[in-house]
Amino acid sequence: MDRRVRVRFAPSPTGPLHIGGVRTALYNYLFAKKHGGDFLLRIEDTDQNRFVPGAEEYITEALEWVGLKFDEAPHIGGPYGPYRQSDRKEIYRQYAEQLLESGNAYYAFDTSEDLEDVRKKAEQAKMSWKYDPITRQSMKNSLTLSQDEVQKRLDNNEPYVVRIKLPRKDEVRFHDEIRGWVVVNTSQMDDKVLFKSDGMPTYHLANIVDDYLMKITHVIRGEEWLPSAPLHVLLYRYLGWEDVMPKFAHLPLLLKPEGNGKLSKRDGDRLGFPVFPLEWKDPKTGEISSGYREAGYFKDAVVNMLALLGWHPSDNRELFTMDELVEAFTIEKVSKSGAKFDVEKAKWFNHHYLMTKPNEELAEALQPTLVANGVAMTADRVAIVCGMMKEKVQFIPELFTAGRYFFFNPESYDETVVNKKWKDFTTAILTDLKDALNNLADFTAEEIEKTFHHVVETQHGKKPGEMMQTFRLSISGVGGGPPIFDMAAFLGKETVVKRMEKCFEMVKPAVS
RNA sequence: GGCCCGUUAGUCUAUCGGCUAGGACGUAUCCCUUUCACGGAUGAGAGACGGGUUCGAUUCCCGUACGGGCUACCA
Repeated sequence: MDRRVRVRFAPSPTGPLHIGGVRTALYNYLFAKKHGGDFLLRIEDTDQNRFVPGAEEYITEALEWVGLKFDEAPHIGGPYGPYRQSDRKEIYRQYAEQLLESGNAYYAFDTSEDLEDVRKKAEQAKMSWKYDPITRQSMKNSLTLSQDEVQKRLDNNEPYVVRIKLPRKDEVRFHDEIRGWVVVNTSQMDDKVLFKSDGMPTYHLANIVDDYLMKITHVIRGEEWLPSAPLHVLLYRYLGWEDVMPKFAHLPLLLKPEGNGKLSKRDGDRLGFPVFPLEWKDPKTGEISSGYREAGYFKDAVVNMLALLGWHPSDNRELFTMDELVEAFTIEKVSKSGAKFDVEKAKWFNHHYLMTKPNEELAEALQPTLVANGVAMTADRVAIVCGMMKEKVQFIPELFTAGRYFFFNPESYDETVVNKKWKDFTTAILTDLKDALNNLADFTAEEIEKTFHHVVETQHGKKPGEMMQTFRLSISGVGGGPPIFDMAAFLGKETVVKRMEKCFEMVKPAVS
């Protein structure tokens, strides 16, 4: 029986999605599209305590930004909705009851204080404690209490949870598409809560019910879910859905570049690079965490970089558009081990994509930076600047910071260049050059170059190399940049002459 | 602690028993460029360790070490 491929990305709206979550979503998307299937978003907000306002909007905006389009989602709708678990509250109870009736689950009346107590006692005895086939015999639940007692408590609306009733010793095995067969014995597991006293299901129940109802065929999620996968397999079995149980693929985690541990939301900006796709302002603290988008990353660079962090095609290709990724992606080629995030590689990708962008597009993207810095320049002129600068920078805003001299007169002059190149004869020659340039009818790169050679070589008998950098310095204030004659032509005669005069005032020749 | 997963250069990775271990980022040197970059060339740099299996192990098995995850009425 071949089913249409359907995958879901199921985040919990407890804050901004971090970049590892974006990768999980990306792999789901690639897999779905590769197989002509559906990609859905399901918001898992069963924990009302952890709800963060704005988080869901952030998630959809972030995924839209990187170019992942959902076929079904809370904000889009679809035939299997609603897609927000809090809106599906009524659905879950009947499945908890089904499990209760079939004897695969039971009521438990232990309060959180009760549980805390037994855990503390166990801890003092240096033992670990879990709610399992042995310990449940001494707890307050429908397995130990009389039927009347249970009914009485239920009738009195006493708070209760529903827990799965695990077999004492049973091997649960399932095939992971990335890791192969995984075997866990139920003796290592515990009777997880499926239905909470607040009337909401836990992740485990909601997840299985929704995946079943939404006809999910492949569960592609982070490795942190691997330990609870056996529980999920058991739930499919107890609910009688084993024949349509999705295939599992547990993705390796994204690790911090330094130190230990997986990349987490709390890493914020400490690491020196964004961990979030979009800038996020914490609604409680007002704290702002930077995002890839705001930091000047291109979405295609982010996608390309993310795709290669834990996945690799069999050939050595590294540059992929989204469509090419869809074409090339296979779950089998996802690696098993965690990947440390590498900022340098991320920058390289960005640089690569920046260089390949059309100048006009760069100019448009640079506009906000220019406005923020009080620069008013026509779009076509900005595009020319971008063309001259793009191979030298990695991020859009750097087109401005590294090419500041295109927009403002220099206020200082690179001292190392001055000390090294500014000789006693320099001012005199550059003054002659300035005057000659001032007399130019056509202020084009070619004419400027011709004039330069005439003044420097013919009139003063110097080598071009002796004057080139000081000429550049007198116009831009720095020692590097685009071809100087093009730059001068772009700036125009008036600006060039003024800037040179200003330079002569400011720069004192090094004592030789 | 217990359970699960993993382990090729600083980082991401290729290799489905034959390897002089390939590529990319980064790094070093050189070329191009009268600058900076881009581009090109070259170099340094890896199979955690110990046992097996095999004619032959990076590749298969076991153990150890190390790393990671999970161990909530959170997802």
